[in-house]
Amino acid sequence: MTASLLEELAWRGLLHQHTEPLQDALDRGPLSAYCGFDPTASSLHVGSLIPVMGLMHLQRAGNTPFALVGGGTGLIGDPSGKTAERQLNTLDVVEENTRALKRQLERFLDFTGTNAAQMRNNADWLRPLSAIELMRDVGKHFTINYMLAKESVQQRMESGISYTEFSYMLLQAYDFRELYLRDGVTLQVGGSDQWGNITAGLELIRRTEAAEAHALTFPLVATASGTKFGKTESGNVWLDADRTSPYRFYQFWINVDDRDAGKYLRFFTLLSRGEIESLERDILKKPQERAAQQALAREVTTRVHGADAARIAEDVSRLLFARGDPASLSASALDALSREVPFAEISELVTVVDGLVELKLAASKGAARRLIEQGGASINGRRIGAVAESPGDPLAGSYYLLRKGAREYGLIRVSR
RNA sequence: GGUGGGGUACCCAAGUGGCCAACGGGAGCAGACUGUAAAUCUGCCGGCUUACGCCUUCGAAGGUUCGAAUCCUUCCCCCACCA
Repeated sequence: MTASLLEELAWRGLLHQHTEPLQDALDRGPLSAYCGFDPTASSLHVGSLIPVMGLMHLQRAGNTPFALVGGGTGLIGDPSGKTAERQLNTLDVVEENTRALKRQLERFLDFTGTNAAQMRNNADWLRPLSAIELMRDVGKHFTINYMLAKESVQQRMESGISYTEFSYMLLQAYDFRELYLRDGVTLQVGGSDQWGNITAGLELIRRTEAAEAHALTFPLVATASGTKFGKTESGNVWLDADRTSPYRFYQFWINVDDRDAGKYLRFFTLLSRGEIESLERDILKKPQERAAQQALAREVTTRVHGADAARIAEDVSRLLFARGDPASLSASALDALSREVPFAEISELVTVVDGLVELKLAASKGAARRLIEQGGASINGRRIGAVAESPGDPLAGSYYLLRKGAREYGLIRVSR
């Protein structure tokens, strides 16, 4: 099974680059591999799912996955893929984010069995590390020439890079060696922008331990339309249910471009090659059914939020987009809806504009007014033709279902 | 430390005393068309206001002026070259 790992990653399109001897190493038997996640936010986002899936594939192939949260490196800031220097986070923020990321990562891996997944936090060894130690023990093995040649540094030569971020690669190299020494980790995986940092680790392990370690990177996720993957009108798509509700999360995947659906099924689900190719044929033959998007949304939402949440998200989506008469929605269905779409409870709904703003479907009263003037707002299934039009009668005695454009819903409950 | 260049709305980028809430492009939102696609066309795109209009904005703070994004002073930050 181990021998097929690279093949599996390859047909899924998850293989961007890897060191040559990696195949031989995998042929010799299972190994331990790690991927780092820096706590720059309190939640992972959909883009982080790529390395997460990578770790899952590694584990399924019999290897031992290590998820490393960067409680230490998160205090420094990785310049990779960044065009500008970043603001340092405070210690408190980094620690809080570290805890949150750890909780999320734990959901994806199997912590039982002979190749049980492991969690590590590099704060454990980086924070006690002294500057003198770092310079003598690590810095001596890297020439400035080598460091300057790194893509991440090159990209910043024009705009500037602080010594702090410049040094980041040394810490990541130190991490790799530390995990090699502590846990026998010999492979580091990450996004393609991590190649430079990973190979710095290989270099350090080779020089100080005379050992061979390996690198593997995943591609950057692109969208067919050229926009940034993982962004919607309402911002980033997070894995944290408090930041992006399971319903919105499901909707993000349901709305994936036809041209991207097959690619994403390969990236983000564990469906077999046969199943995915069959879904791809469906897109060509009967695109309007969007079977691929549905499978994608169901699979990913289930993995991230659990089967129950995914089911509810699916049901709610069907309810809203079947375009039936909202008046037929039962009080209990509306109650369920209130937990999935933007929801507000107010004493009285005087104008539609207020409702749109209250639900944050519009950024301001002016925006809400423009939306209505352009015919982009409806309430309880009825399009609002004029700003002054009254909200009308509530559903089930107290609910108003507002819709912005074709697919943004919000629910208001009036309590009088 | 010196010299030169620069900081404009989400991003890029015009504007160098009134015609500027600020050209243009991108992104974003909406409408038409559709499949809760894509592409295309159209409209919108600082806040408040039905509207007239009012308020806040052009790195920060002061000043000149009837009037400043545009002129002056001080300060902060970035870039290039020199030291």
